[in-house]
Amino acid sequence: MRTTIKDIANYLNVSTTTVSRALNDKDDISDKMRQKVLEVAKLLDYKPNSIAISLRKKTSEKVIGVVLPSVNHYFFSTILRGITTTGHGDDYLVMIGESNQDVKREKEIINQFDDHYVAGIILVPTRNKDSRENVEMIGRRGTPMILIDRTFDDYQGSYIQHDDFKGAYDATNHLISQGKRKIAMLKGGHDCSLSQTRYDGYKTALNDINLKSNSAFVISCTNANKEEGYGAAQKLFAQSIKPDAIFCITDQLAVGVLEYAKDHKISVPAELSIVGYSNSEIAQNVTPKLTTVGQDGFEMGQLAKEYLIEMVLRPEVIRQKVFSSELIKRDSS
Amino acid sequence: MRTTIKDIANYLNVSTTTVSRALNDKDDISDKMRQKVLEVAKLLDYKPNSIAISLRKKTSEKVIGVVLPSVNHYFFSTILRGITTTGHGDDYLVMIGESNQDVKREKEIINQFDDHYVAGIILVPTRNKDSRENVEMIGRRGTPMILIDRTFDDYQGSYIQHDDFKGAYDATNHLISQGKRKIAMLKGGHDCSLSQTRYDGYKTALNDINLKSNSAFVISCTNANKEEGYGAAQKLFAQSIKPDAIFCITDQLAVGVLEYAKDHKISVPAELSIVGYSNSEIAQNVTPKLTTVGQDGFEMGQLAKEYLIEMVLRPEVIRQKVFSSELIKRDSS
DNA sequence: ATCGATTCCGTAAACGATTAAGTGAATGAT
DNA sequence: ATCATTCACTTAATCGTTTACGGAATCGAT
Repeated sequence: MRTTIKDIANYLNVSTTTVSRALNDKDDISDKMRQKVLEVAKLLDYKPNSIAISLRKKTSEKVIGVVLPSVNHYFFSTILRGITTTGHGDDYLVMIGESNQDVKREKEIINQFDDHYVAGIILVPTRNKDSRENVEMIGRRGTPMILIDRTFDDYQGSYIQHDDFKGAYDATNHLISQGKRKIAMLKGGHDCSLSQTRYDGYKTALNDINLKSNSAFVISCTNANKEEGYGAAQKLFAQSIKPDAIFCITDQLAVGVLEYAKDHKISVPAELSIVGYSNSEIAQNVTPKLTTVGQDGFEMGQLAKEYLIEMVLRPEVIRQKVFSSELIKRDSS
Repeated sequence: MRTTIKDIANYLNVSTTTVSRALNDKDDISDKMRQKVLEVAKLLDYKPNSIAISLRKKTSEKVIGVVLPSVNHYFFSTILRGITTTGHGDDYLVMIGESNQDVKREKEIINQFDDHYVAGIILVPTRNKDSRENVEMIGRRGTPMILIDRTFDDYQGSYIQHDDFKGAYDATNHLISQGKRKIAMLKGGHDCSLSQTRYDGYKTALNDINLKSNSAFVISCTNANKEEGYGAAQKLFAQSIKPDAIFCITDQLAVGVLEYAKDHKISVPAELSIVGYSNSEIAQNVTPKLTTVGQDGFEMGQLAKEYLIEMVLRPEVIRQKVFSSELIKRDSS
């Protein structure tokens, strides 16, 4: 049996109230008694019962919930690592749920978190706009929450984001500076705001040198994986005007394009430059190494946790941060 | 305010006991009353309070704890995905902790899980043998637990493993069948039993054709990452007798070797064959694509959860399973 | 000496559920 | 008609804490 405050109280012949007060460093208790309690607590190896505390306080002070589209995805799992890494030995516990880009599943997870009184939630919303409703649901309940990676128009809450516009702009501009002019883009699904922002960055970079974006050069890839990248490259190269560069919204897409290029003896980057997004593990391991836009998931995760803890302690605070993008030039461009 | 059983009880003018019995499908209650309670529960949108139940029952029936060396690692995060993926809409919640291969951190996490009354623990122990003490600590507490990936000598509890001996044996044998005879191995640290097992497989394959393993051809790489792979290759090729094949205990090591080969114009697989381990995402994206030993993390994770749930329901069961290995032949050998 | 304020501690209720024990009414057996 | 059994429900304790409230003792001021 684990020691409870009752055991300590009995040992000292005092009430549990006194013990509780001593352990929680409250007033209304003498220093002498406080000392005695602390000694006995150590002696009996007392550990507070988190569940009982949660029930009484109606919040699991030291538990945060994290919901990710996938734990298997390099960028997301890096965020998770940022969150779970204990900075200075803090003792937060993290619950994890995978939405799989499914809004309904996302809602289920959030409700489960709620059941368990999580102190706060770190959420990477699905690509679907309806995730907004889930976000608002959390808001109504008053649970502190911080969004990572995606947000919504006019979103007033806390978030941590990456500068997608600048990332895409820099990437496109980089291709332009390499002398490329027929620059295609592989974007995401239509309801993905993040993809839209990157698309805007791409268009703006083209406009800045008076190049109109050619709609035949822009392909939507809903899953944004390697296979779609391969397929999109196929489509692009089936047209009469062929691109001399492709900016891809994910590294996976870029790897798919790269594979297509290899299969069809298109030399990279001479004939075709390729730029990906996220600086995944693969980006530096494919040949040629992929030029990509870096997103520091670890740092984003760490900061999200920091912010969230602030928000738990002081519910009125709102934190917003946009990480600047960083173009990592490698061999594919 | 959320509805509690008290609200339902008041609504119907009955005691909370009756409500509890109805909701939990117990005896000692009339069908008519059971129906009424269920209706009102639905009407008032009742959701049980998991925390209160945990406190009373002294176990968080629907929460499992997972501790991984790293959530960022492809194989481990695939296991995690297997665990979090809800098969038939089960409502288990998972708490996650990262040991970072640190036995002390592992212990902290386990203790935190314990604080929260987790119903069971899925553990991928650190490489360090001392993890055994943590495992035994959980055992003494009686918390159901299942080990994945690594176990210990004479371990009597539940585990899910991969057939490391066969994996290494097959990989080595494959290299032999390609005509290679100077086969080096990059293994892990000395206290890593998993590495030892793979080493045994390697040695046995060599012995079977009367080749003695050459100690100069076996290099220990404690972190087993890309950089160490590169360094180990450097060492091997600095020797007078150079290997014509290298079997690596991780894909990361293999990628490092591959990079060395590229930098030094050693043709793969003609001059040097390379085999990795784990079938990570990189394995199929490097050029040439990496031959590797497949480990189905997803399936292992799923099964671990299934087993664990069985164990939670019936504490006397012990489940042990060794997944057979699968050599995935690609272009690096 | 008397009164109010302060200090230090205890009593008991509460958080939301489960469950052992008890009770009154209906039922059945003889 | 009488007694035992079963049925259907309630009372109250419990899990391990926190906390509003109350009260005795001490202190200082007048």
